[in-house]
Amino acid sequence: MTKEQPPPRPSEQPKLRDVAKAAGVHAATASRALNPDTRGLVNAETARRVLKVAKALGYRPNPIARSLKTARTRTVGLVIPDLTNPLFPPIVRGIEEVLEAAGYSAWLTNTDDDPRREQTLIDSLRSRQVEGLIVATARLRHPLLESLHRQGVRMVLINRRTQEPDIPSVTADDAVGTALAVKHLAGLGHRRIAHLAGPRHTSTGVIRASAFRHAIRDHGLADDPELTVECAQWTEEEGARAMSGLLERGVECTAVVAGNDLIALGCYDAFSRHGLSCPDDVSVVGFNDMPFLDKLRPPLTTVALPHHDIGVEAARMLLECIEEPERHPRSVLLPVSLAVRGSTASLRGSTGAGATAGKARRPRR
Amino acid sequence: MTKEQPPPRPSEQPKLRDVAKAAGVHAATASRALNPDTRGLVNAETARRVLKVAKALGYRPNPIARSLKTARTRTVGLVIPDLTNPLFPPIVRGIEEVLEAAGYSAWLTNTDDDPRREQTLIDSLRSRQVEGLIVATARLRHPLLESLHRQGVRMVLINRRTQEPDIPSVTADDAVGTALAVKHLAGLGHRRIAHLAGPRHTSTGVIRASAFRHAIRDHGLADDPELTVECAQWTEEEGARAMSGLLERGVECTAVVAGNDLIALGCYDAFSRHGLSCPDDVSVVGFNDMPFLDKLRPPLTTVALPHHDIGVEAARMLLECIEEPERHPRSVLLPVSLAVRGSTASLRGSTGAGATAGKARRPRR
DNA sequence: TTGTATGCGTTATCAA
DNA sequence: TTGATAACGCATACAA
Repeated sequence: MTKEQPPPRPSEQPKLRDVAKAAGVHAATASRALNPDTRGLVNAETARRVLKVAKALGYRPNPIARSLKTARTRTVGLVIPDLTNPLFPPIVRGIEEVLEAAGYSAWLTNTDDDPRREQTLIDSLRSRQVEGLIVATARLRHPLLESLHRQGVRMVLINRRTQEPDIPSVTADDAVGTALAVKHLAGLGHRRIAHLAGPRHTSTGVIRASAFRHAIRDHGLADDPELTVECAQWTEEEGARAMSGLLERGVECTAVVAGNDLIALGCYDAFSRHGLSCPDDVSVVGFNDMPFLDKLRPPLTTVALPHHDIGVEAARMLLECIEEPERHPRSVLLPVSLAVRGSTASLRGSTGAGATAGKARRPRR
Repeated sequence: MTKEQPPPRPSEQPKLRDVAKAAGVHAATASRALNPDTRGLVNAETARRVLKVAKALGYRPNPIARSLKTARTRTVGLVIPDLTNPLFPPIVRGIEEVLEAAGYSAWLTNTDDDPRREQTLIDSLRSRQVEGLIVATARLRHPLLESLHRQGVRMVLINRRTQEPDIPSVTADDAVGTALAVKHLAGLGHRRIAHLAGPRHTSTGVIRASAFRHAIRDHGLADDPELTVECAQWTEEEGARAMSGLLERGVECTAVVAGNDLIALGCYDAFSRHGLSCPDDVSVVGFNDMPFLDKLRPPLTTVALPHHDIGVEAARMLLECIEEPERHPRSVLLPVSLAVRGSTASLRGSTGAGATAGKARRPRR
């Protein structure tokens, strides 16, 4: 009486019984022969025969049946905000590379950073019996994750560290990255460096902003609160808004450390609107090293994150949590590097962008 | 005796029997009550009670067990070359959007366009009992897909049309896109337009090249075989190589239709190497409208494909194939548009890039 | 070393 | 309208 009855394709696939019958043994024996872990229990000759028959018939064990029996799915859930954010594809590939080699597969879900979708999607993943979760969430506070963790759900966080230290995480070393950016600019002679910070409710936003203050002090540069502006979102629009605000308030600065590459792109927009030239008037450093940044004019200097490795490490760590649950959870910080390109240049006696905004040296057409 | 024995988390999840027991009915009744399709078979009052209990207990049906029984997984396989190609994320999101709404999920696999991986991964997907495949392969000849199709594997092709017309496919209208590009350039006064074609073993490569010839003739432009060059790959390097070759052979042209955006980026490189300026000396049109192309200098004029819609249509079509197998397979061509930006400009009496190569008007520093 | 029996959680068939 | 029962394909405790 079910409405839709799409003819469940006759699963012409041979099943264990077919292999067993063809090999002249019982299904249980075939099962043991086929499974590397139990192959030792079976006569070597018999095992060889079973294996040969299985290959000849093109037998592939049905993972559904196997999962039902073993209560293991060899499946994990990937929870990311948005696959079209170029940050994530390389991470996902790194993850899948490791999972595939280990015989695992992943369900991929996009939350759009919407807490309700997160809840729903994670529920759905759990009901699909995933053995673990890799979660990329920007938000700093995250009751859902904490609750899941307390329930014993195995998970690894990427791209965000949590306040409770006992959820394993894999992140790029944002602090070092920020320090690298500031050091680079300081080395070029910049003394008044601005920071367009990411949202303060995000882990990376907070960490980078804090690292920025530290680096500024370490280098003895201008430690002016006005030089740090928070962007409400990690977007080009917000970057442009923040940068324009800085310029319009007349805050002097000759260089900017942007919270991420999109914010840096927003700076480009603001400069062009205010008739400033990068890097002649202002230098900019981005964060993330998105693809094609080297094609911009000027090519963007940015902190390069090991995206692929983040995925690799996260997957390895999750597999470890799954297969050796007694091991201590740990958090890994991956090294970053600075991709120096055309958006940063040495200071040439300029009085700074703030002072020159509006009366630019090189007005655009 | 199995080696690894990761404590199969005690599945604290309530199961159907728990719900049934708590509702004071038999499991079969609970099952019928819970399933919208069979709910009519059960007393309305009983059904309500079961539903309430299920919600109270937080019951989630186990899709593994259900799949084993019903031989339906509500699962499809996505086979794409490489997720880090910015073409694919929006397509994937479009697909997942539709699948999610229909209660399906997708396994995502990256083939790196390696036939052996394709074979392996598709095998793996099939053994996971996917009900259909969405396949993005560039290659024109594809025995594997043809064989799968003959075996009755439900699938939809994207990004490539097959020679046998009976495999359903969803593609952007490459021919119209190419024509749009040529028309745009012709309208700007260009008469000698080159085409840096994609590899001839790819569907899009061939279709775009052929559409290019047609468009050239339709507009009565220079129909010179020298003006078409094949790139061995869809890469920036190949694009640069092809464009440089054209310039070094002294082939006159004032505009280029690139096979895709990466090839167009290669043109930028070649121009800069040869001291040419785009669009002053040569105009370029790309294909695909990758992200951030508008940030290039000059911003790239390109044929914009409805990536998200391609995914949406492909998923819809696959679901149709699965749920109404008797329906005729069809192929859909999605409309494209031209994103006009800064890399194309009207011809200004130039004698063309070929003639000026090497003695550029605006040498770079 | 192999076979027998059982059960994983669900749905479908049959009988009541 | 509901309950009993079997079965999906496999793995495993137990017996032989």
